[in-house]
Amino acid sequence: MMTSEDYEQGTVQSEMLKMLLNQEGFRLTNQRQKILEVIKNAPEGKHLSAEDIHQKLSDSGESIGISTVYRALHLLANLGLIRELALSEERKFYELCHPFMNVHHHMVCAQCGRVQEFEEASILNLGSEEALRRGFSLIDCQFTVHVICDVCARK
Amino acid sequence: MMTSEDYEQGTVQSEMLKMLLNQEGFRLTNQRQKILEVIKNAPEGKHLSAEDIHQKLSDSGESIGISTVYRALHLLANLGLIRELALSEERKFYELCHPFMNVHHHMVCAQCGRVQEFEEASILNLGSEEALRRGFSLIDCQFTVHVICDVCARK
DNA sequence: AGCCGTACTGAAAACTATTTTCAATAATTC
DNA sequence: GAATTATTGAAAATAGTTTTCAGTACGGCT
Repeated sequence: MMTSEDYEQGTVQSEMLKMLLNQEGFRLTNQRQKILEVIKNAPEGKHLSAEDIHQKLSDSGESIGISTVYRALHLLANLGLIRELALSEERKFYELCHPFMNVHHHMVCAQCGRVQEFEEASILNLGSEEALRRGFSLIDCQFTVHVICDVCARK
Repeated sequence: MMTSEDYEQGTVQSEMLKMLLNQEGFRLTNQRQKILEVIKNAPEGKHLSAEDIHQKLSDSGESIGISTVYRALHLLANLGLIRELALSEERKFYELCHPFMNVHHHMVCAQCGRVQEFEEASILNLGSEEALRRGFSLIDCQFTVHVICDVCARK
């Protein structure tokens, strides 16, 4: 019989993550799993900073060092599992990568910092064409539209 | 008769800059002029960080404090004279704004950081449409394509 | 041209985000 | 299970940027 603990120890997802990591000489640690979990559980369109993730982990009783969080974020981004966003804020944000390639982009209010996502598949094509033309391999396309939102416009 | 000193003191450009600043209660200072000058003189496609600008000023004998550089960059960006770029590097970069709106975008190698510009007018339309749909007013569209460049791909 | 009020400057200190160091720990490999 | 070595966490270090504050200099006014 399978207990819930057995279940926790080897989901299909974590097995695949383990293989992916081991293939490159990395290890699947508890910390990396928990960090990825937090990013997965973030609501659609919500972007988390390293500090946000660290905080959420603390809140749920996990004490993972902030340097471990940063290291895991870099690793997961390099593996293509998460996306690092530079929304012209002071810090970087992270979101889960969608299978294959992200087709959503960000509209950010220069005043209040509010971020909205929007889909626009054609942008990916424009980016990949430009990369191809130069013989470069595409990693990601980030389209960021800076606006003054309606709320801020009314002072 | 007009001496070269008279000429220095009131070019049409600096007069316009002065008016623009005064209109908003700001002042035209030597430092702000020099800083904008450095950005204007940067070669096409070259992006300068605050530190770069500070360095160039030092090199040409101007000793302007780094905090003044940062303050001027924010001011000039707010006035729409320069554009602040978040190319997912650790620091921000600045470039002169082109009359009305910028139609060029950036391709940056995730490995070596090399940046190339490319033109793509349709992207501006996509951004302004999305902004309009939400009733937001457009400030800027930044399209950044992350790649591995040919040089880095060959290890 | 000169005075006044206040925006601006620069040096240093403060701050924020991130990275590095290093001894202890724990995930794979054998 | 033991050996190897990638990983962790706390603290210190670093990098970029912002704030503080006393002194300076623009620009409005006369």
